[in-house]
Amino acid sequence: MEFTVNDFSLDKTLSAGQTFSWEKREDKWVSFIGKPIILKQVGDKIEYYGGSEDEIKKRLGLSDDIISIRAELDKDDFLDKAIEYSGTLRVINDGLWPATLSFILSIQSNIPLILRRISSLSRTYGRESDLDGKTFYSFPNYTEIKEGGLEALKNQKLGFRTKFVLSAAEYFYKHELSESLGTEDLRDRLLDIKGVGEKVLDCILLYGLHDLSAFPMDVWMFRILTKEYNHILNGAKNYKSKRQAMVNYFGKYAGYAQLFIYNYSRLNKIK
DNA sequence: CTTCAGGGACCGG
DNA sequence: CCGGTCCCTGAA
Repeated sequence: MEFTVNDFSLDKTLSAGQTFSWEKREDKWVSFIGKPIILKQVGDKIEYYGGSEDEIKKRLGLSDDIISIRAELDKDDFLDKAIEYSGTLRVINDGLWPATLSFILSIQSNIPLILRRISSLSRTYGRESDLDGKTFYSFPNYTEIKEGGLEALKNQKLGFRTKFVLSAAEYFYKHELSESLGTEDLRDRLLDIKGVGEKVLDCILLYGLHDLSAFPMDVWMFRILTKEYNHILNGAKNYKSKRQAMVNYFGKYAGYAQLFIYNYSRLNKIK
């Protein structure tokens, strides 16, 4: 099966550091949350195996009105360049649990390390499945992690993140956190999880729930913002006030601005 | 071999 | 608010 896309790069979107639930195998992208999905882009076609067109488009942010979003964000020269460079990316929609685990594991870590951790956790806490003659493990399951306990989890060598991961798994197990909760309620609840602070929360909202107004800021983003948007920050000191300033400036699609800026800056090593 | 930073969070002051 | 500390990994 296949469908057509415009102005979209699957490789760039899935390699941007916004998702850790997709794995590249040869020339295909594989994800296994619930059931395996395999994707391959050929020109303006996305070939897919497993899943439906609708759910794949949702997962990849392909339902977003990207034309309007770009137009709305094109507020200054810097973002104009970022859009020019990164405009074929979409904000991913990984779901609540995958994003929560992924970004807890991202704390003080680089991308290859995060991917390795997910992969390792999948072998212990994921379901095994054979597809097309190859073995896949599903994204780590919070119930398995919770029931496996602390000692087992320590074998994963997650360092100080071990207790964070267990806290998240226990929380999801206990509260059955639903994506149908309002964003405000969810916000407070997620902050109860050890290892989820303001930055990780923003990543969960943006990449897990597709709340396009979320604006995650890491050390890189702070550097860029200080250099390019100091007049917008206008003396804001802590994380929350800086976020407020940037969201006020960029508006309801601030999350897309973050993705474009981050991708553009990082790949061009702009400091 | 040692040193240090990496998409932060937490705790104490 | 600010600064030290946390665990592990890989690069220098």
